Amino acid sequence: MNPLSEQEIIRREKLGKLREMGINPYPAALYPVDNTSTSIKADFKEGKQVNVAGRLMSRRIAGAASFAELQDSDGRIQVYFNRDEICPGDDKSQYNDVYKKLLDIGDIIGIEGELFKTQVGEMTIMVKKFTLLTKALKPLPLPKVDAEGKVHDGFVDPEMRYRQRYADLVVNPQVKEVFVKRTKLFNAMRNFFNEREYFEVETPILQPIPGGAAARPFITHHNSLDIPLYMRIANELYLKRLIVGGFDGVYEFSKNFRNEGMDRTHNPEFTAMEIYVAYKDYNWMMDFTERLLEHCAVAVNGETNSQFGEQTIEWKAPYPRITMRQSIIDFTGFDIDGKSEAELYAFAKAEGIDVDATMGKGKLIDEIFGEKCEGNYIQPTFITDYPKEMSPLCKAHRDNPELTERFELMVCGKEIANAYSELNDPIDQRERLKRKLH
RNA sequence: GAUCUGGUAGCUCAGUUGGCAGAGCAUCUCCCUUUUAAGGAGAGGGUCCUGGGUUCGAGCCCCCAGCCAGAUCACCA
Repeated sequence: MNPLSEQEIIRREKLGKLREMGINPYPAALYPVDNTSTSIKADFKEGKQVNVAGRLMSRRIAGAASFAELQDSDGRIQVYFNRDEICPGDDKSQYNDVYKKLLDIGDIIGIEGELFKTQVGEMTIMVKKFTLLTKALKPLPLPKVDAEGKVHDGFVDPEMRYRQRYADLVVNPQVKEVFVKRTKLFNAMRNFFNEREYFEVETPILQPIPGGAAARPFITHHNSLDIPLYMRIANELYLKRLIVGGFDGVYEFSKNFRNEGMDRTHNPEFTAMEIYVAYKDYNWMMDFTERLLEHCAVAVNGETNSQFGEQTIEWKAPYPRITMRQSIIDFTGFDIDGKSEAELYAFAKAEGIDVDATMGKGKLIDEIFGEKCEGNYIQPTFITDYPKEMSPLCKAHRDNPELTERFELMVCGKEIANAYSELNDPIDQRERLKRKLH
């Protein structure tokens, strides 16, 4: 264990002094919270009695009076500690010793008090009584926001922020918003599916053969069976089996595990949502997808658009549908229709795309699209009708056997969804997978 | 996995030609009864990522080794 810093030693000494005074720094009893920072501001009444709890985030002590900020799960509220209010009798130790000397920024306290507005009009709680609920033993990073809204001493080191997510959440309020929106998004998707009577399921995470995608798996071991098991890379095959078994629509939020390189947009464990519906095709799925996303945008943001970096994305359905062939014509002038592998290779080379002789037609087209087209689609756009070689689990196109009934949805130059008219001809399926192995 | 960039106080960062390790905030002591990046006076706090090399002397130098992170690329989604 690392030696304690000066500040950690001081906080432990304070812990001892609190106990000597008969104050339990980690009391077991519930604290009767009846308001939050937000509820107080929404329904402010001078003189109203409130009980709140939260983390002490800043203090401005001026002798016998002091302002502090309390942060709860909703936000922050200013609190006012006044010696004579807290200690009406002769014993001033609750203010002079406990509050001023033994509390620290980061401690969690409960406050019983009365609402008032300060001379500059800020909504504030006049503290009548406070209770230490949890003593913090480590100093908290302490960003401060000035009058112009500029953050000073921000907690910005990415390593520290990711490894100590709890500290990041305490100190950088916008991080909490990401968590909240993610859950709202998941709830919105569930509601949309459940209203249509699609059925949420859970399928195996430990699989004897990892399938449904092309990625290296994590491997683990089952002791009593003495067999290797793999963490799933996709849930696709199990969902299809449920359709085979007689469910008309099934979906799952699947945590998948892929043993590949990682960066800010690729986590070794990530969540995908997959839904399978019987008797439909990929045209139906495009209609369904754009309605789903519009529904989710409204549920999460209250409007059909959302902000991603500099871009404003409009989620209102419908979205343009462009075939892969047309997309490549649009951005390069080159028509891939009927071209041989050699012609595709020559074109890619001439465009400066990094291709090699091992790539088949499908891979070459994928490279051309990825390099020249994909990044241009900022607003939601369906790209349809992928070459057969790229899509071994997808039905051949009803009008052109060289293509498949597949689409991907592009947003902000990235793929966010992928769907097929699922291949259900078992003999064709076997032939295609066999060909892919060679 | 490759390349580039970085790692100095609890947090954010500066650090000159290689010559006693710095600032703001935080912490500690004192003053201050409506403040708000509160203010005033004083004090303490360091494995300069780790290990090696060069040098009288290294935070600084090394086509040096390692650890960690970020960005870009590869793989993947």
